[in-house]
Amino acid sequence: MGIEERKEREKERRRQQIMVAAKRVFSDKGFAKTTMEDISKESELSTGTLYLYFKNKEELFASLSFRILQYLLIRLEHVSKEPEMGPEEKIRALKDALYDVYDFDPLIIINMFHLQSSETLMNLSPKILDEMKDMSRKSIGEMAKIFQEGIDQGIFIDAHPLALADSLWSMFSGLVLWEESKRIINPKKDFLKSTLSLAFDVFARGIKKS
Amino acid sequence: MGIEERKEREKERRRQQIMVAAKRVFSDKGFAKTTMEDISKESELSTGTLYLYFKNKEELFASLSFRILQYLLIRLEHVSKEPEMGPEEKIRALKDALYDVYDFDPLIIINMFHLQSSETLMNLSPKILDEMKDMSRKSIGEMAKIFQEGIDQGIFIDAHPLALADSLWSMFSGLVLWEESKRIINPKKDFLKSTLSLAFDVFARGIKKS
Amino acid sequence: MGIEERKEREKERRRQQIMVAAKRVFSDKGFAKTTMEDISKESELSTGTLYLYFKNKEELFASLSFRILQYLLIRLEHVSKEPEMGPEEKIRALKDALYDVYDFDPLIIINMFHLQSSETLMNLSPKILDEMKDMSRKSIGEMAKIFQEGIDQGIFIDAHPLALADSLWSMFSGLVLWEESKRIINPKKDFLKSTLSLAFDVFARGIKKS
Amino acid sequence: MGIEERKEREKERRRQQIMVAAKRVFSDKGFAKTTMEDISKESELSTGTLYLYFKNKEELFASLSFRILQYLLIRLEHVSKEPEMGPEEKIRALKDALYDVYDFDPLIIINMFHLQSSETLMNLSPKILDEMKDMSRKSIGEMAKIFQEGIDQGIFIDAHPLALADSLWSMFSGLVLWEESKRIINPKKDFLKSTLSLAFDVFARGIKKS
DNA sequence: CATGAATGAGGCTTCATTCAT
DNA sequence: AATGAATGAAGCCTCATTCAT
Repeated sequence: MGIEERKEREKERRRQQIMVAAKRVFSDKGFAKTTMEDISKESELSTGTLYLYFKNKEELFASLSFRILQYLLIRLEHVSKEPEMGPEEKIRALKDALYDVYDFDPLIIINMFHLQSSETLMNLSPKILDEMKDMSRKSIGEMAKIFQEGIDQGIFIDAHPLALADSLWSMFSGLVLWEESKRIINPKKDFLKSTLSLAFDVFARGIKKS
Repeated sequence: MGIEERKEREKERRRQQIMVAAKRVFSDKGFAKTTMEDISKESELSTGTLYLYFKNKEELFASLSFRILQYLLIRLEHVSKEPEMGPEEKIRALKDALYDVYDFDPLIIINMFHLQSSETLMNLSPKILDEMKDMSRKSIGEMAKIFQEGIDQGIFIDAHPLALADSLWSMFSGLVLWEESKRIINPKKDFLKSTLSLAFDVFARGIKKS
Repeated sequence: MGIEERKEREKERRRQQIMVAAKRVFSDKGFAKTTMEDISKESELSTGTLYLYFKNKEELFASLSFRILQYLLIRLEHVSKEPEMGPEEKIRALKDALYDVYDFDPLIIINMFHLQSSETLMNLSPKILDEMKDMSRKSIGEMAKIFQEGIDQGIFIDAHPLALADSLWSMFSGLVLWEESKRIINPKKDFLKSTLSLAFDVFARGIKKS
Repeated sequence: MGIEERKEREKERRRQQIMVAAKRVFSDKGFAKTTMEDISKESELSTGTLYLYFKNKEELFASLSFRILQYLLIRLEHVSKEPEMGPEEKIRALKDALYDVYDFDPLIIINMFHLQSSETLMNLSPKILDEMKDMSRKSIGEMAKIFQEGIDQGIFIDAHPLALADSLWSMFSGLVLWEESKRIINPKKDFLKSTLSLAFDVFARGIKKS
């Protein structure tokens, strides 16, 4: 029957409802300062209900990161597989893709960066953790493909493609964090887009074989 | 009198004693998981005493970051002012300086990056906050000087030197965080030094006027 | 009409279905650690349905104890009324009856003993409580009858039969609890049957007029 | 200095203060229904302070049981070692000793019996658990010694002394539980002492070689 | 009747900070 | 100055019970 499906959909909708609320609160206060009650109030659900959909605070947070990682991977795959573009164009497209990912959910991505390395803090179920690691690995892999392509074509310098991908990714995440931290001091100015553009240009020039 | 001075020195020594202990514990457990009691035990002082030298947990942590920032600034100034080196050499020297800073206290610097933007978490006194911001600004400024020098000499591309400095700094901090997070998954491999080297090379190539 | 009856029977069947499931879970986890959801899953019914048949968790538990008490009373009556046996034989038969009751549902009887006196925990409806008390009283009464018989026949020492019944019952329940608690430490050894046998023999000797 | 000692004594006094309060509340409401806040209010200390002296609710409860077990063991040793008494007299003395233990803290002993077998419920540190098990074992051992003595002297029937000790102990604990549960129904009447007396007499007669 | 999602009160525990000694 | 016991607010999470469908 459609009844099963409807229930399924409603359940999914609830999950989303919670995630939307959680995103707002996490973005506003960060992971540590956000309480489950904050989220319950924002979502207009009881705290108990939150635990019906997410095992604990950390998995709720992780689910938000997960969504971003999914989106990131999709965008990267899209760029990587684009048959019309050459490696140089793809690097440029990469910049836009990464910026879009950031733009899709600016504050959660920042929180995510904060937590991504402090896994000691996180008490995620191994399954979720593995999935997230897998997704990260894949994302880096997609970027590496582009570098590999350029190297194979003799356009890019002969460096380890994964190391190049790590560098580019680090530059991106580092900039997001850094510009965000500057914006706290001076909220009016947002240089992320322009600095990102410059950094990517420099990077693109830097890997080109002279 | 000498008595005053001695007291002053003793007080400073105590501060250092606490900071050394705090560094060990923060490095081991991270900011959030570290308790004041952990630090009191490590320092062999009572929790009450901790509060005689530091207003609260956050200022104690900040003081550690502060020390790193001081060291960073000194190293950067050193490179920047080196009369014998050309801009290109200075960029290379920058890499070593930054790596040394990281090496001086690897884990605290990581913790610092985690917290640097999430000032929602931090409840620092404005004075300390200002000092830290000032120091960061100066550090970026020193790096920018190098870029300016290269631009003036027509060796580097004509980009905003502060934006270049931000990019380089972001790349550095991003890599530290990223490689650290990878090491959690696979603790045996430490690619920071080599990836950092590659990234700086790429950056150096990228800003050179062709 | 027959329809009414069928409904009645079906209702009773559902009750039994729940009780069977509840027994399994309570036996496994004890009263406090068992959740209504555990029971709902075991019974393949929803939690809501559980509340259609039992006012609350405590009455569901009580209903299980009730069933045991019923069985106990039946067995005791059977022994007590046995026309062929003399009082001494009946005491021996008592041992088997009590052990059978225990064997019928070892873990629930243990849980029951745990809760029987801590009525602070139990929030039973007075009606159920009264019924249970009545059944206990009757059980003790049946045992007392045997003692009375022996006293009347001049075979047993002249003691208050109810006090003797209390003593015997206490010895039985005490042993069940105690041997169970020992089995937690050393699960391989089960001395209940043999120790029970010894204890009953001692008791039987002890009440015999020399 | 005496200063250290005084502090030590004060600390011990605090512990006692908490235990006294806890005993009152546990006795009144039982383990499950007692909250740490109840105890904090009764002791006029904050909940936090409770955790300074006891790792958790369960260890606080265990410490009460522990005290009883200590007292029990001392009393049993005393009886067992009494050089003037013969085995039969010692059995009689045992009754008084056990009753005194019960009288020392009637309600906690009842709670203790409730929990002693449901160790699934208890989350004690292995150390404490071991100590308690050890103490129980020793207590049973002391009783067994008396039986052994009687057997060696040819006064008692030739049964396993440990099994006899288990039986006697079970009879005692069973009676305490059972009489307590009867008192809930009819609080005015307290038959424990007299029934205990009868039961011990029966037991004493029962183990005597005819 | 049956469902099971939603509720929300309430429990245990932690820990930064204070303050009497 | 140093201590460290005491505080108590606050957080996370569980679970018996209800109620709209």
